[in-house]
Amino acid sequence: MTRQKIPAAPSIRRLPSYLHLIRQAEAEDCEFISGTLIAKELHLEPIQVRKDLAITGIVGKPKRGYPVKPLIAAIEHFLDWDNKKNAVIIGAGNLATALTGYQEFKTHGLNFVAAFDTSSEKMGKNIHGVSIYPLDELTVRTKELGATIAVLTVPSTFAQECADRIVEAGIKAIWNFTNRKLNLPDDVVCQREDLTSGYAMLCVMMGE
Amino acid sequence: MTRQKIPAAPSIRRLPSYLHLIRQAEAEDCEFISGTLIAKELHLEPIQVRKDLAITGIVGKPKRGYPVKPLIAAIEHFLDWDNKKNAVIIGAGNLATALTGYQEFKTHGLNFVAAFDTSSEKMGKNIHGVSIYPLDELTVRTKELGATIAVLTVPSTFAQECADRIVEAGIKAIWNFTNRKLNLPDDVVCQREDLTSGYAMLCVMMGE
DNA sequence: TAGATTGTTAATCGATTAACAATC
DNA sequence: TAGATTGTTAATCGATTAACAATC
Repeated sequence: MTRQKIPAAPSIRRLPSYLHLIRQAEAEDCEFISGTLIAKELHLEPIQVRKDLAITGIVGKPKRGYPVKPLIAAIEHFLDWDNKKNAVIIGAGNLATALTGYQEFKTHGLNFVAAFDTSSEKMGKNIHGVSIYPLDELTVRTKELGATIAVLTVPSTFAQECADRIVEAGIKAIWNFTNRKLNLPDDVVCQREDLTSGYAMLCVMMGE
Repeated sequence: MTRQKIPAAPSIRRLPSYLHLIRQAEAEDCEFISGTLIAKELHLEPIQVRKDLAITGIVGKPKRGYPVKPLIAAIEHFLDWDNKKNAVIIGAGNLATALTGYQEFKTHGLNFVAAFDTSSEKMGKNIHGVSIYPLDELTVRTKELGATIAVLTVPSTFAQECADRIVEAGIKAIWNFTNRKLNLPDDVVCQREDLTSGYAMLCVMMGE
């Protein structure tokens, strides 16, 4: 059984921000970058940055900081972003169009190979070059294209139904943009991006 | 100074899921709903649900559970979802279209009153009925329409620049969908939805 | 060398979970 | 009444922060 509780989850969530900053340093031909600097830029504590970077296995140099190129490699390897992953996207609406259009995902190994929808008008069309197919073809196309990730962007009411089809197609990782908790087998991992959670946070912060 | 660290943040993030489930119970004319049931549905511990609901001030009845209608009211009031809030959306692209199309936000008090973009082709058009204006009109329109929230959906490279304009327009709450940390005055609150963080989590989970 | 920065070890803080009396 | 469920108080767990020796 794949455990859904990931150790050091908050650290993992911060790594992409570090990576972005470190890539900027690389573009400016810096050979080293210090945790102190990263912390200042992102308004974090230096000790937190050092602890977070430590999970990638990188070792820094006192007084200099971390070597930029090896640090980038270490973060990308830790996140498995140096490996290409094929993804299908279920629901070819505006959110799907936004996601397939993010070039950043591609540079981090995420490759959209097909989109699926039930609306007959969309068939034969594409979103940012990703062809749209009928949902019924999900299993066949998944095998054919070697997809290992499913991105779920359908209306919430169809979330579970689509999740079942995704599981049926043999996909073991779901990126769930609906606000529904999915019932899934233990060997399928799921990352939920719940926008209503974020909105709730914003509302509470506004009242402080 | 508004503190950005919110106590009980994880609890707040879970409340919307509870609310959704409790609304379903209401639709089925249940008078009470137990924390035990909510926990089972969402794969959480009952004690966690009880603790979370306690922050809303609701009091349950032993053996029965929580009274559904007062519980809904308590959660909505705690999240300030019983108050209408006007929002502008900066960047009228696919993500903006997706967000303005979510009916759920409207039922939670979020009312999009205007969209802003710099592309001249988009002027005079609308997304889900929300008119698109030139970014230069942000300050004027914000005052005119009484907007208190800005939703930022522009490409990352323009994030800080747009944030500065949002601050200039007098808006004190930003829902930031770019992957950039924004530099903001202390009295402006910001909720960041970092999709690359979520993707990082999914990647690490896949490797377990 | 002097001093900034690292990595380690310990302390603190906050969130989750456990135990259990109260109660409808 | 008996038993399921609540709310409180305490224990555990994990993440953040602090202190500081090591070092380039």
